Amino acid sequence: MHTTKPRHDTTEGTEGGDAAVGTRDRIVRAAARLLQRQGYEGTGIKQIARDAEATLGSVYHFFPGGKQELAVAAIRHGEQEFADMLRAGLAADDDPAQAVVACTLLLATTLRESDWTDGCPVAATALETVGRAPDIQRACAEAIGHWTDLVSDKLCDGGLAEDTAKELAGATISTLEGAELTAQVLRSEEPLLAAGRHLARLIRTYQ
Amino acid sequence: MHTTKPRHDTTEGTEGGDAAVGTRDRIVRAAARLLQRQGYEGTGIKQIARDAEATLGSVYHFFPGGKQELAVAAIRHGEQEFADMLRAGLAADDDPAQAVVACTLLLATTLRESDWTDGCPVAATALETVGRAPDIQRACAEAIGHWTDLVSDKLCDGGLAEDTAKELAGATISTLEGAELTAQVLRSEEPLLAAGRHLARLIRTYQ
DNA sequence: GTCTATACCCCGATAGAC
DNA sequence: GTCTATCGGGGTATAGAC
Repeated sequence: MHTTKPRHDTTEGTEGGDAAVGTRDRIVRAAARLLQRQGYEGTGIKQIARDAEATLGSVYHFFPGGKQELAVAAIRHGEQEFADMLRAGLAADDDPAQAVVACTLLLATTLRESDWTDGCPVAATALETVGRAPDIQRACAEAIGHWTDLVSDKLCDGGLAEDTAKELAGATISTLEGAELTAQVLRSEEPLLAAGRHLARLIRTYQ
Repeated sequence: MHTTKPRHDTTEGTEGGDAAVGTRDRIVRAAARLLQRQGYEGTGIKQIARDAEATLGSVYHFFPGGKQELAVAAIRHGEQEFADMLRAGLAADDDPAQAVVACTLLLATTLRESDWTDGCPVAATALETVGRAPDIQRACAEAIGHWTDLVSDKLCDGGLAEDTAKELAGATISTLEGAELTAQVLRSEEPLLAAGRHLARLIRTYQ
């Protein structure tokens, strides 16, 4: 049944490389990827354990709160990965408008190369759990807030007033979120590219 | 167990009123609402049957293709409801920029009054089924395309060139989609209101 | 910390009486 | 068309040996 057997990690604690990843990390990473692609309800703990090459016992050892606690950790992990990508895009150009365009290009490439499966790491889970799993919803809200701050800082650096930057950053994250959803459903980069063009145009009206 | 019993409809075929709604319609409506709030994987056929005051046998009688076929019908139903709301908003003002603002206000009010549960009728299901249920994904894509056409027509009526209108309409729908998701997660109207302001500003740069 | 086995429940789907 | 009963499988979660 299993194509890969659970592994006994004797190298725990060495950390740092790619080879020696602790069991807990493997579980969180597998959960994050599955939540991104299948959402919360569509992802089973058994599947997470299988993908992480861990056993069910290990999952409940590290996450005694069960699926919800694991989902919160996975969302936080996805938040970091997405933040890294945003930082990379925003650093690509001094001009905030051009930097946002760079972000949309990064997202579009990642999406196309994953055959349109790797979109926003929190969107699917967030929509499924709105009003039904407060802990998870809070983690999703914090992720969105964090990403917004990254964009807001970039806009401030580009010379925009702080209030303007904050509001514009919120709209930018919303737009990226919606454009990525649309791109996935339509299997096309166009929505993300169009979002980039229009966001740049909008930002320039404030410069 | 059941608080409401299945009903024997002897008035099938009269149609038109609110009182005599056929079994099939009740099933589709219940499915549409549940998919909107809980997504595809989070919604069970048994729950749909219960909410629709129908039996499992009736569900499979009308939808022999099972859950997927029912989901396609439910998505198409949600598409119509959302289109009606868009049409109402777009008709509220001759100026396309102001009309889009009216749409965001309508969405914000609906969202707040439903305690942030009634967002886009296709978003959750779409994200869960990308690359995994082609029929459902196609229905979601068609819904987005239909909504985009409604906005595009309004922009054309407002005097924009057809190419510009189409691209701008796509960006508008993406933005509304993302802003509604964000508003639900943050439990705030602000993302939708900000989206409205910025979309109006963007549209005016083309007028 | 890791692993197996299992309890208990609900899932989608079907069969067949009415 | 409507209804009940049920099948086979998978879901989350737990117990307890190692």
